[in-house]
Amino acid sequence: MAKKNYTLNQEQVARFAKAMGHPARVAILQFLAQQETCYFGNIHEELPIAKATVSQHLKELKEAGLIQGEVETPKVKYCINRDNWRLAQELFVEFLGQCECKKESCCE
Amino acid sequence: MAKKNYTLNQEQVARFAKAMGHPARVAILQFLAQQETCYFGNIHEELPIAKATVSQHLKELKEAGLIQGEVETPKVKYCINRDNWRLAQELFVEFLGQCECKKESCCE
DNA sequence: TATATTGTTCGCAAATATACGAACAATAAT
DNA sequence: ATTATTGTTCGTATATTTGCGAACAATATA
Repeated sequence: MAKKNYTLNQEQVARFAKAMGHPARVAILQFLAQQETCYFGNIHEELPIAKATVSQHLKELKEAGLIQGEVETPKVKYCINRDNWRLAQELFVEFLGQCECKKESCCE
Repeated sequence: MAKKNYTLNQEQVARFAKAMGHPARVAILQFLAQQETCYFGNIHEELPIAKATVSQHLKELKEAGLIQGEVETPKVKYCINRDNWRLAQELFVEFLGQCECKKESCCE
């Protein structure tokens, strides 16, 4: 009956994945990843949703550690959090790369 | 005012990410990726949640296209959906690889 | 001091997600 | 026919997510 808990690794993959689990947040990340300057207004312009909602999505991405923001009064500048982005990259490459299915043995 | 919609690519990344956005589902995928035989019972054994909940998570993964199942009465055999797994791999590598942050220019 | 600009936060509504036990379905074994 | 095995589905409760407008905060400008 001793069911396994989730590993820290699994939790972290899930946390990142969850943050990327909405098209608006994917769009935000994609936009930020290709910009050097990245004010809230620029992000808002790109998206078909209200600014309050954009702000919320940004907050979630920040809490997941994928982006960071700094105030440049009166604007707010956002950008990718490089360290965690790199971490996400590593985790996902490892996670998605571990499938044995390359050999044709599975489910056929 | 013409706000951009999300691209199909962004929608697909979000769909996969959302499916991977829960530790139980990450654990399931990880388990399946390393197995050749993969019955519901084996999966259930690995997880600290009720079978009804496991079944639900499997359904979501199936709907996202990441896994597939076939009945082997009285058991049910699950496995990674290879084509979509590969697609996810490609999408995430592309998505996570597009960050300009390699150059130190961003947010410093 | 009033006004404009830029975002965040609050309060709310509606939709989804998560989890469970109980009931059920399909087959196999007694 | 009853019982056991293996999973799915149903009904339900609770929590989280998503989205918006309105109100607010901080600063700059007239």
